[in-house]
Amino acid sequence: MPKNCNFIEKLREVGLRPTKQRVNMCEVLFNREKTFHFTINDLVKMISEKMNEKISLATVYNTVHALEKKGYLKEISIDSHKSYFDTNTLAHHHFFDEDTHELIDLNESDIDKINIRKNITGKKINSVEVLVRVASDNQNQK
Amino acid sequence: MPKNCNFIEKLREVGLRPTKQRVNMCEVLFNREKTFHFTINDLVKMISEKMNEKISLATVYNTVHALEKKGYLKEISIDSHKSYFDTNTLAHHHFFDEDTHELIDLNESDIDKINIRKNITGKKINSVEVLVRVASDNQNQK
DNA sequence: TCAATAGTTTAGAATTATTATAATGTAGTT
DNA sequence: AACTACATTATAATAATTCTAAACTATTGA
Ligand SMILES: [Mn+2]
Ligand SMILES: [Mn+2]
Ligand SMILES: [Zn+2]
Ligand SMILES: [Zn+2]
Repeated sequence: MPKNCNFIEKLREVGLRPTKQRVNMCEVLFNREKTFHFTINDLVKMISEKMNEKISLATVYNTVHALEKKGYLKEISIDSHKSYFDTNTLAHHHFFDEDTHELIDLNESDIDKINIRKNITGKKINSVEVLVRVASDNQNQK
Repeated sequence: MPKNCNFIEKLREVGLRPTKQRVNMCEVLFNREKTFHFTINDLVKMISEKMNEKISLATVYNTVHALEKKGYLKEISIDSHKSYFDTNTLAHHHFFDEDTHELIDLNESDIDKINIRKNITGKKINSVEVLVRVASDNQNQK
């Protein structure tokens, strides 16, 4: 989804009814310069603030999954205890800051192309993703 | 922990009391030819079968985390909905079979060394791990 | 040897993330 | 406007994990 588009149209195109909640969610998610990473709770807060009224948690879950199914969002597995989503749905790699729990995209130029030499019979590779865990570099530690 | 060792000694060495539950858990985990991947529920079943009596879930969680803290187990993040652990605590990469939800180690020879060219000021890299998602290759799909 | 102590196990309750339910509401169509 | 299909909501249910506090046990050292 390009930025600044009419989300009413966009939602219709993918067969999702453009309800008030969905249009607001799309604006929060896609009407911005850069892609970003979020948790469901982040998103609930952002949408509620934008709408100036509460949105139900269930709606946010439902709509996130609807957008994910349509290919507009991607789930990122980093932490077994919480789901992170990404508005950047292209294949890409991440830094995960273990101090702040923030995700940062790696640029293509930051890493060489990865070549997997093994293949498992009857199985095809769906994705190859790298997770680089970083944490504050306190040189004052034993 | 090498295989076939005396886990009573091993546990003492790392400062964990060698209780019946822990010794049995260690035998299930480490007294085998190859390292393996498991979920907490897998492990509860395996230990209960070995001991021929039930072991409390809380004990398994506690002990897994104790062993993890001592560096004998590693948690693997693949799926935000369940924790996987690995008795192979060395840095290594994985295949994840999306059909069976099985984890398989990649050998060193299966992939080139990964070089991260970006660095984040004040942060050091803790790990660089690759996850290769695979699924059955049905060429008979539209 | 055995009591004191510190650490461990346990059942069950609590917490958290997520999903299901079912009643109510709304968008799209005629 | 009326009909219908789909969406939203509050709330309940579920599942993974952690907490609690009482009972238990390994270790120590008198
Ligand atoms: Mn999910
Ligand atoms: Mn964990
Ligand atoms: Zn990303
Ligand atoms: Zn592994």
